[in-house]
Amino acid sequence: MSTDWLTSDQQRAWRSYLLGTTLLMDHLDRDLRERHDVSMPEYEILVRLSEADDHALRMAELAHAVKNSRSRITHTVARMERAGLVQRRQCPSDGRGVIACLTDAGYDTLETAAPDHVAAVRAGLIDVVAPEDLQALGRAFAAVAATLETGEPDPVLSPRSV
Amino acid sequence: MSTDWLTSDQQRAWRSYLLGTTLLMDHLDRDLRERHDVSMPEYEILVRLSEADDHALRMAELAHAVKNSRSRITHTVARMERAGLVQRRQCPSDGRGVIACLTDAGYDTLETAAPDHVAAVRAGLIDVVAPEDLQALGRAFAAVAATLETGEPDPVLSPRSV
DNA sequence: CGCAAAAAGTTGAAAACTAAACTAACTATC
DNA sequence: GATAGTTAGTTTAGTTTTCAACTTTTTGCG
Repeated sequence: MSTDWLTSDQQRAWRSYLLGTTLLMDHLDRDLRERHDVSMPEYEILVRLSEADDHALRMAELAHAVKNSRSRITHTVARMERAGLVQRRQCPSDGRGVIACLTDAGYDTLETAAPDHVAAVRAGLIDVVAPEDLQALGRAFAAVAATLETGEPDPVLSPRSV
Repeated sequence: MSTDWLTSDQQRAWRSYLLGTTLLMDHLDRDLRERHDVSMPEYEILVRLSEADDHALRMAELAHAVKNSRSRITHTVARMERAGLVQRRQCPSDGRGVIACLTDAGYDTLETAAPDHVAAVRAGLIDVVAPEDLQALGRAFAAVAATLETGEPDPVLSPRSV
């Protein structure tokens, strides 16, 4: 079967996305590290924990929320624990379970970093894009996520919105 | 100055993007590795080299093209050279220079992988997004890239055809 | 020319990430 | 209530990425 290549419009869009995403993520990560000594993935963990009840989540929930493997969450949380940002506790209802919980220092870090981070997201994305294009972008990636989430089998069967 | 938080629409768009991008890139990388034993970054290097005159580029040009650090390009190209995908040559006009050049095996790998990769890009992005949203997405990231692109204005907005 | 500064690449060690094997605890079934 | 099968999380080893230091060559300039 012969390949269905991208049209030049599609290719232009795809390449702009590849480039723009790389630059944007790179920039945001660097910015967080320089100013607040946290990486993007760490920042996302702080956010998820801060949004959770009691500022605490089971490791697996956390992993799922930020789309990391269990192994990776173990490593990252261990690092963050060493840095004093989170704390690990035994889960009372499940002997295997471990609960990651934001420390005060972790919460402070998030509170300090968040305004700068939001400003960077604005400066790098929100403010340079037309509002309707940003909405389109949101729709587009919601569709992407809907397609790719839920394990994997061929798409089209999972038309849920995120 | 008090923080200018995102509106809920903006936040929704931003989060969809974070999630969708993570899933998409992960998926594409995994797909390339499983089927063709190349990572996304390696694949991009193959693409850039294949588009260059004589299938060859100076290390720094390559680094710039794929937005990698010099160090990273050195390591990655070394790995790819070990795998037989590229070859390194001394640059005749500049004694410090090194030229990375696609081997036949590297070209073959690209030719074999490209249709699968394009199919994956279609299935994961192009085909699940409304055409006008894809155009918007392209515009959006072109703007992002233009904002963040450092150094010289580079012909980023007029990509060559694959 | 001669020499300081800059540029191109590489190196090596440390950090982060991945994958697979592993331990411990829970659940279902008979 | 034993035990096979899952699930949660960690560990270890191997790979990739980053960072800073380094070598070599080129460039700019007095």
